[in-house]
Amino acid sequence: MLIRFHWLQSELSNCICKSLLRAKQLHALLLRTHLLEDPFYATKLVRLYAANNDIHSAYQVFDESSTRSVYLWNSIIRAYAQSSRFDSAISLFRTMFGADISPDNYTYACVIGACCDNFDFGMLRLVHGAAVASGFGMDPICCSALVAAYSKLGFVNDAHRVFNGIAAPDLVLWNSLISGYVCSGSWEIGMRMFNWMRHVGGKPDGFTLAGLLGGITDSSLMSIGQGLHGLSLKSGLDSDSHVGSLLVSTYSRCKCMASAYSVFFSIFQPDLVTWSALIAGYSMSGEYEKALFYFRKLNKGNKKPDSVLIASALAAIAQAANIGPGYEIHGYVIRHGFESDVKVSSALVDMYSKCGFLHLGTRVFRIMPERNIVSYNSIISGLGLHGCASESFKMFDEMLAKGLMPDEATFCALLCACCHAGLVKDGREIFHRMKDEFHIMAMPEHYVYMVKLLGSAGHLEEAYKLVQSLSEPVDKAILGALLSCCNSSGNSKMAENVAQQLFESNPDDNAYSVMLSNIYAGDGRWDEAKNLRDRITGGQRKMPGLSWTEGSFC
DNA sequence: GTAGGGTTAG
Repeated sequence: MLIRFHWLQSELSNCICKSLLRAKQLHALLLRTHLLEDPFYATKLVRLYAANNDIHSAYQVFDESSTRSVYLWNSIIRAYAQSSRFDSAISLFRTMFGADISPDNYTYACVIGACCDNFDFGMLRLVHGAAVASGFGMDPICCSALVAAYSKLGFVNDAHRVFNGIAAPDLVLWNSLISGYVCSGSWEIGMRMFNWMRHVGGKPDGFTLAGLLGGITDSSLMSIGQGLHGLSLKSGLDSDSHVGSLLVSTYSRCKCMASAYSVFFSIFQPDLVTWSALIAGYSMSGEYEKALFYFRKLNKGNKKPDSVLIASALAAIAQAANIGPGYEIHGYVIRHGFESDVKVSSALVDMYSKCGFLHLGTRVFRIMPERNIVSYNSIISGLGLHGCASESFKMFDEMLAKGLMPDEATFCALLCACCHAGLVKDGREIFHRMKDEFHIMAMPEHYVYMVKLLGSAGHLEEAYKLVQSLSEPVDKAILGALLSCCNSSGNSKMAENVAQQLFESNPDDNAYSVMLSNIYAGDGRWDEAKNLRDRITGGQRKMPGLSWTEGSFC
């Protein structure tokens, strides 16, 4: 009999990989043997049903149990919370107060998490109060949930206050606080907390590193990312597959593809997300051939790409403007039933139009079963790229009529359409509507389109004024666009001003110093040209990109 | 004699 118990226990514990059918078989067996009267088995079964998304059966097991342990209560509350049935989770929690059993620290942790997932700050405060009243105000399990919940809802100061109440915080509490600061945008404070933790003798684990790596959003922070990578090697955390995967995506995000690849290569069996990070990284860095190479390589193995991966592979193809592999993937999409996926279909629309096959993109768009803002943005931008501005305006109106809210990308697409068709008046109007009617802040991309539109239609002064109205430092893409407009309309005085501005706002980028020095030389102002050159080269006469030597052009 | 809290990428 004892052997059978062991077998049952392990069967019930490996619930993630078991099917619903297996759950029902075990349920029947437990009923026959009267083992369900033991709350231990009832708890296991509730968890098994919950893992297989059968919340109804889970509740039935709970409901029919005569003796309910705190484990059983917690399991059913967690089952409701994790399937986003927050009201049911909370009302069960309330019922618990009337029952003959009291919530424990795990109950509170679970309900706190539910309040957070439901963005219910008011309820979070109430539950926090109840937890303190029940004596869990300094319990590490309850408090780590509080720290995470407060910071996720944007109240990182409250999170820190909870943390401060604990005399000897454990690693989980530190991790919650660090990632709390990082995900609310205070990356430096997160780093400070991390250093403090190490100072008081805390040893980071995979979660600590994951929290910090999430804050490395662009290549300017890459050296810190590399430091964290070094730390993971030193602490032996690189064998944690999550850490490896996060390093791949961090390096990919910063376009450090050689490093991304070397980490990827060291992972034993990379999962889909890791593959996808690598492929998207190559695609974003302009290495489209490699992106496709790894997409094909993934296909040859036993892993099957999902919708997100297909969409990012299609984005790589769109950038490469190479229709061949695009057809290949479209075939794959049809064979595997991904057509109904709105992400995939929108990526197909975008891919076809960027490869020059607008009619194919339009066809995909027309037969899409579901359309969202991304699909409309794809078709609006596709039409715009092919010079069909009026059709793209029509699509915009259709989108509004459907009640969809435009976003930044919609206006990029519309302004791009105006640029391609040279529609200055429409462009101005769209730019104003974006800000006034839809309350969307103009991003550098929008200004770039406006500058190109105005500059190429002979309204250089207006473009210049628009850029000068921006607060410093002005994004270099905007200034770059303005500079090329100045150059093509032969306005050398204005070009010099803009180059000067580019140089001043990017003092560390030698490309701008070289450019300005060339401009001075072209104007015959050799002293100024030389001064600037010597400042960057430290007296050396040669510098890549420099188009002059002492007193003459090369 | 048994079990649960924090994190996670494209």
